[in-house]
Amino acid sequence: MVQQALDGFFEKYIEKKSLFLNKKALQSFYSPQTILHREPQITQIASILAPSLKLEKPSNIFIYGKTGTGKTLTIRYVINELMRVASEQNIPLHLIYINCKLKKVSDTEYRLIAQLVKEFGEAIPSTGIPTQEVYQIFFRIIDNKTQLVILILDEIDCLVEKIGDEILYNLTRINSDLTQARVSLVGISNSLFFTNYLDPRVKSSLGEEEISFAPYNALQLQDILRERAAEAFRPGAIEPGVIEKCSAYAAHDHGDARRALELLRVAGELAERSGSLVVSIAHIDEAEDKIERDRVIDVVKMQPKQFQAVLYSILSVCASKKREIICTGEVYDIYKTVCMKTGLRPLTQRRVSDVIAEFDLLGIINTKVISKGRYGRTREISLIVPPGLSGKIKNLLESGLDLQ
DNA sequence: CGAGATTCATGTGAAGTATACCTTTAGGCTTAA
DNA sequence: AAGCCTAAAGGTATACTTCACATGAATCTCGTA
Repeated sequence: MVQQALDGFFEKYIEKKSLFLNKKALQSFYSPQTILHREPQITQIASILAPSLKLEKPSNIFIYGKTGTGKTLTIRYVINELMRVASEQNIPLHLIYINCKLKKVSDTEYRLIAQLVKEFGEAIPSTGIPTQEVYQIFFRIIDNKTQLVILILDEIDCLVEKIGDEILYNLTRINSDLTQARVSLVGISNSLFFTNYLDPRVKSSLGEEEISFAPYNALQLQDILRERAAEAFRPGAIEPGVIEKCSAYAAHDHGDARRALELLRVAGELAERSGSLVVSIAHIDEAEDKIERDRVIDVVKMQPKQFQAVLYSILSVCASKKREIICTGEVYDIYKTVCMKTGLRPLTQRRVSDVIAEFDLLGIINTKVISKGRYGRTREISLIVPPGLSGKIKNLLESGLDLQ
């Protein structure tokens, strides 16, 4: 029976023409030949960074704009060009790009500096040496020859939210301790109000030049999608209206091009898997669901056990109370029983409070600290994920935690 | 009736602890002269 | 005596705990109209 079920499946699979020509063109780290609608920013950044080719220290730059407005793409493009020229002319220019959001890579001061050192090819142990020492090592490596270092810190707002702006202060002042080398900072932030939380000294030195990226509007998104789609898909693989719908979705959601591209890619994958010859509008809707689902599930899966247990407790309380908003005390009570069941050592309420705050940062839940007068003070927790998905996450956590 | 005191349930900061990991150092063993 | 390996010692970052105090509006208390 099995043979029959599979009869010719793989043959057909090979014969069937793929909808994609080059799927890479839709992936987030793909650098297209041309960057549409970002000419002003490109020239602006280029002109600020250009002095580096004469070994003059360029101004620090602060770049801000919502997600998917092409910040990373643009800076990467300028950097690549800069590096190309620099290496042709033998100019000692060193560029480092670090994404501060990546957990376990750069979510503390120590780890960030260690990561910087690693970029220069020297290993730093995960523990054992003082943070100050790591700074020293970093200085030494940079300062051992005349060179210019451009340090790009992506998602810098995450960093500051977690560990404060002291590290930025140190980095902006690094030049006064260097004799040969020079360091320029490029900070990239998603949040427009990010600088308000900064120490004024950091703010002024980081923001010597500020560049903002406005969200793409629907028409610009369409241009971008068309260009990428032409590269990624076989001609005629996309039904008319699909691009428009994709861009409309994304434009609605603060002009996020990354999201629009992802939407198109996932829609394409779904279409292909279902055996359809074209990508239709229905696939877009399907993709919309899938993306959100995958994002949340990925994040949840990556969490440590204790975090999962807390999240599970939150979901349980939400499900049983039939209420949108719940508070910390309820969660902690359930959490303790969850720990009993799974044999996990329960954390203190103090710690759980921090864990919940971290989930807030991750965008899995919304929290708000409120005072309920006579009835104390608590953190109101509400879920962001749609109810259907929360059930699914709950099941996932159940199996992950060996519940029942 | 209204101003101020009280109260609750938890937020939050600081300091201390446990753990895992790193480097250095001391001691013991082997090896070569 | 020199070289090498191993174990102990001493140091660090991080995750977590403990302790103590802060919060802030609903509710209570009590003086006053």
